[in-house]
Amino acid sequence: MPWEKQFNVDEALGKAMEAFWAHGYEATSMQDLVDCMGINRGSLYATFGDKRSLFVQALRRYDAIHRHDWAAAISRSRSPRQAIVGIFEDAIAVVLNTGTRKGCLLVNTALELSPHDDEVSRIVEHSFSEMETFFSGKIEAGQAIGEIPDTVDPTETSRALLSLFIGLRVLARSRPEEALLRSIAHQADAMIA
Amino acid sequence: MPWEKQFNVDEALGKAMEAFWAHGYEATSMQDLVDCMGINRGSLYATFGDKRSLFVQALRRYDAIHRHDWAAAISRSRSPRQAIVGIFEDAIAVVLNTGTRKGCLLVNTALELSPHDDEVSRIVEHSFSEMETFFSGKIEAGQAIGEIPDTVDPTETSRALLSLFIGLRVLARSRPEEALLRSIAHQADAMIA
DNA sequence: AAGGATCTTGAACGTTCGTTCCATACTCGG
DNA sequence: CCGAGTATGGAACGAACGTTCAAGATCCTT
Repeated sequence: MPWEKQFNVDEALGKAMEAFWAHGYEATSMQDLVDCMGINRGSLYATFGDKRSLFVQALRRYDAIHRHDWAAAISRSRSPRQAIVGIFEDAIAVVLNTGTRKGCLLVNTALELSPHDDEVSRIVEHSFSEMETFFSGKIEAGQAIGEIPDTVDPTETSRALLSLFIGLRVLARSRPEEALLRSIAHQADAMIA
Repeated sequence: MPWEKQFNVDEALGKAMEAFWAHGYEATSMQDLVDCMGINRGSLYATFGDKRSLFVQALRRYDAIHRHDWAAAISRSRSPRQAIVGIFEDAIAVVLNTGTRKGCLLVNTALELSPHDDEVSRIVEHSFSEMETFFSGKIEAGQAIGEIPDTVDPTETSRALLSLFIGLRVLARSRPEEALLRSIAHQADAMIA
């Protein structure tokens, strides 16, 4: 009968996710992954398959934690309008508090791999689409309770908020200045006021 | 005395720019560049230096043509407000007409290299900063001739437009759907109406 | 206690990477 | 018309790439 793995699979995948997040797909070598995941080459291939397969698993995990779970958590504790604003504010807070320039793995991947990899493209598209739905759903819910004006078009505005949010993530990685980021969050709020 | 080069340096650099634009820095090999530039390895190194140096030259060239010259051309033929809208519309037109998913080399680079390369980061920051200045300048000019309401804050709005524009470029590369892109341009217009 | 199944380990694979170098082709001033 | 000097073409470099594999270590079942 099998011998249990000596490492935590989820934990190792989390380390891989961080590496891809920080350096991108191409710039992260298998040696980098072996080092940062703390497991052996053989174990890595036996558990996660090849590099691309590992990346896809890391990307799905990122989407689950940093998009799905995050949106769900914010929905639980805030009103519709405050949930929208909160998404922007939280993203900014991470940049300012941690000082990291990792941005968002999904956005990074949208540029690096989406144009050339169909499976990856589908994951990114689905995630972006869900973000859009999150925004439009919140707008409609906010309008239902009178928190957001009826003059706001849920479809058009949710797409603009998605674009604004993606822009924020790009700038957070390339030009992480507080005033700049805050202006963007402020304008997002103005769109639904 | 020297023997003149048998290839056009500007033309070759243009080909390199296209390659980096389409596939990114890491995913473009020197062999790819030798093939697409149509010149020999030796000539390539003698003329442009190493890979990173070639990339920086290609990036500067991209910035000159697709940001500086483009903004200048649009400023010449349109009113301030129409210049802002035109930037968004032109970007969309390129996606829809050519069907390419290259996005914008500066935005692609902001994610792939900016966090890890200071010189590249400075080029990208300068370019983004100039875009911001373009927007705020147009807003003020539009306000001066009564084309844009005085209630619009030039500083805040120009930053939001920059973020919106960057988001558009990301989506153009990962999810090039006409309705989505048009909504973003429409909301950009609404910001200055 | 022994056998078998799985995980671990690290060396090794062939390929591709970015880069260098040299013999050859060529132009132009003397 | 010849020699100085640059561009060209392609072979070759060592390093790093992603991937595979065989041998040893470990635990569970019988």
